[in-house]
Amino acid sequence: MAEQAPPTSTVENYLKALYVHQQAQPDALVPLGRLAQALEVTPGTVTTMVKGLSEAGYAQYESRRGARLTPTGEKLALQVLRRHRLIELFLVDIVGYDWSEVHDDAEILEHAVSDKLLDRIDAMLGHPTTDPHGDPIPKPCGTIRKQNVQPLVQTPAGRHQIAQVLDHSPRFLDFLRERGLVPGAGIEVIGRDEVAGIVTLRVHGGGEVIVSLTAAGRILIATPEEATVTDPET
Amino acid sequence: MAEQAPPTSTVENYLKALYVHQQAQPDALVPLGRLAQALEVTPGTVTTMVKGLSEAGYAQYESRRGARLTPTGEKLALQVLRRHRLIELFLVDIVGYDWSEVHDDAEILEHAVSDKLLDRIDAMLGHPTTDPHGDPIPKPCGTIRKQNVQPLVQTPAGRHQIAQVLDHSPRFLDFLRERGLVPGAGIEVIGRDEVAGIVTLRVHGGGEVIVSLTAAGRILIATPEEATVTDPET
DNA sequence: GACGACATTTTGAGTTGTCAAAACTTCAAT
DNA sequence: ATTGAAGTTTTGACAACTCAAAATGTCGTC
Repeated sequence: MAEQAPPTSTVENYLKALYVHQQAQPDALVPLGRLAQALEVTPGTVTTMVKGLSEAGYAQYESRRGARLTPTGEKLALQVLRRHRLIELFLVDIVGYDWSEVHDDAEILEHAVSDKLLDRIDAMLGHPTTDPHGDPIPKPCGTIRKQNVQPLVQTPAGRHQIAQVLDHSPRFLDFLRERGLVPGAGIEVIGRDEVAGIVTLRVHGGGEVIVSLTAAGRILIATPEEATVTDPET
Repeated sequence: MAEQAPPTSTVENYLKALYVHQQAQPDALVPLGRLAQALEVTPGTVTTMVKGLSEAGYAQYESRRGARLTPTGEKLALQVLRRHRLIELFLVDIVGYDWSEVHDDAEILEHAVSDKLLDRIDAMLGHPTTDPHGDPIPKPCGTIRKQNVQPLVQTPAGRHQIAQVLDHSPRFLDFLRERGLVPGAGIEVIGRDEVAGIVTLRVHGGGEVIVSLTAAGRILIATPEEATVTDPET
């Protein structure tokens, strides 16, 4: 019955990285080498740490195969994600940051903001459900809304609305902002040319924009219904 | 020419504590035992750390006598203090905290807020010169305005203005707030009774308040002129 | 000057997180 | 089966910070 110390910010980062990589391929173990890359530490370090996470009950570790989060670990990861995304939105809406510059600050503040302050921020923002990039903000209880979206690259011609942007690099975000391609913006998909490898679209109240198929894969479009889904086994 | 790593938050805290204790008795060495109390660590730990601060050029350490900040250390301490106080004001003015609850959050955030964010906060607040308790906010260059103040307990009868509050305990601050005794408030000192050990005063637009001489020692009153003083030897 | 009381320093040890480099699987391909 | 490439784990080490408890220094007093 050892008293559980609050997780360190390092642990929170491992959990977050584990969560993100797990999303890409649910119910596959995350190889530790991939984590090492994501966290910018050596593989040996990850092995050591993940064993610790496993002992602490946050992850399930299979030697030489990889790791996945336990329900406890996933809940914690989602709380960190909630912090991160609320802080990003706070920096944009209240402090006046551009959406391309929030990441680094949020990455640090997510480990420093108290629950009390997070609640105030949440209230100031009107209990938002998505961050500046359109990523869903987990609820305090560890529930995350699964958005009904599809990549722009797969979207048929016609009128649509941008829901989310997957590439958070400043350059890409600056490009999008300059053209009004932000979550919530209405657009009309004009056509896709597989040979040229481009998608052409018109922005509501803006001009025509041409992006590569690759770029179009990093822009998500809202599709009809949305539903709230609780995490499995939590 | 070893590349100087940025100071850890632990180092920042030692520097801050050193600065505060140094203020009480300038040009006296701060005994390490006192630091140990303030930082809530054992004396041995402080000895080790202060030796490190000395090696890093932040402090001057005389064995068994105590330590004081070097100009470099003092500048750093003032930057930490600047962070702390700007964050406190931000939490009160922007986020809606009460002045009695800002301390703990600021204590953590002062080590997490980037220079960029601090600049934005400073601008949002209109480059303020004092925090919610009336403490002066150091300038970015490491200059601090020396306020012209005197303890309420020494203030003659008559009309005055509250400048600063030294006791930051929530209970004391709640007491003051309920009675309107906040920095900037106008008051009239009615009298001091040495035998009873009390000071009687009336708050502008408020009622009469009686406080002990002790409490009156923790409330500072603005006196005529103020001057900006740069730190010596910086 | 010797003695205590008290503060400070030393010593030995532990925790967390990290690395470099050697040792070790695993697995596909021969 | 054997081999080699690639990924993973182990080992030994280190830096920062901390503690407990023993050793040491300082100072005022008798």
